Amino acid sequence: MEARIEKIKQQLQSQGFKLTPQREATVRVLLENEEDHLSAEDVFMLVKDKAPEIGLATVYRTLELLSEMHVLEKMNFGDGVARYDLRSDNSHHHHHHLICVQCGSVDEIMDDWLLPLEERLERDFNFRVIDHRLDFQGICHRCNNKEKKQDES
Amino acid sequence: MEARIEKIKQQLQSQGFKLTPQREATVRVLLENEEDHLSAEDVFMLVKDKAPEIGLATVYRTLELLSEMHVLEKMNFGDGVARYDLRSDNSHHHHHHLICVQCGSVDEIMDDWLLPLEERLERDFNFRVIDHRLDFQGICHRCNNKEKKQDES
DNA sequence: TTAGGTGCAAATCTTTTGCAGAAAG
DNA sequence: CTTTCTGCAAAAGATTTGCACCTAA
Repeated sequence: MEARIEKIKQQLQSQGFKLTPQREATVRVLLENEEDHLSAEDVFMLVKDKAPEIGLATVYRTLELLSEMHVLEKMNFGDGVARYDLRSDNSHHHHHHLICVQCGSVDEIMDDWLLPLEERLERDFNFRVIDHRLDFQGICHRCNNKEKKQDES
Repeated sequence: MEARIEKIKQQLQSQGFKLTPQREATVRVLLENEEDHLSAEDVFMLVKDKAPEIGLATVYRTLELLSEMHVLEKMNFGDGVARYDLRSDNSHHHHHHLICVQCGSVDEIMDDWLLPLEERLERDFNFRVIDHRLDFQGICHRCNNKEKKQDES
């Protein structure tokens, strides 16, 4: 945790930015909720516990800055709000999303499934791939199990 | 073209909705611009040529209705506006996007690449897949060629 | 006649921006 | 001191909603 914050601090400083208390509190919230896909509003509410005086605009500015630095990934699941995800250090391990249309949960799976496809895109379409995003919509294992139980009763 | 409109009309009527002149004009615009990924505002401007009295709210309502009926797909490329895409009749031929980070173009490719992955998700993760979305960010063939020419000169 | 539709304007919601003051190097 | 950063409030932009009127089975 501390090591990752230190690393982000250095990334910021190397570009002339500061790791202010507000930014540090924001980063801590993101680290503590790495599994989730928080919206700016979510982050704001959680950061307020650590730094009650923080403003929503500062959270937006911090998230934007970290996105530009590729510390975060800004994404959109179609529910009208942007969500943010810490990028793992190994930038070639993309994560894909399993979005449950029933309970709204978002699980992540790691995989390199797409590498063969990317090679094919470069070869057949002359498209130089920089990044990709793969989301599946469906019913998650929790909701599947819930349904099964109801069927039995 | 007329056949596809007729089909959509029947889909609407089977659920108690009507294909009003405004809705028909909207659908025609979508059919005529099937290659593009129009925003609601884009559609509104184009529909105005055919039906100048139409209101923006009606366009939004029509796009929402057609999305719910799975005639359209509502999507988000991260530029702050929702974009809409006609779904091909064969619902198992998903299209994927090649988004150029340089010129902003969005090309589509059709493929069933992901079917094996979907089977694996059902088996290994107990996740029942309903739909998926696959987008690649990178440099498109046009920009690649442009760069090549500049290198030569 | 009744449910579905429409245009307009107002409301809502997320995100961005202008600004004056605060903090850090 | 000079640049970066902050909180606040206002603004901007996209989308939704309330409402009175309209229109077709």
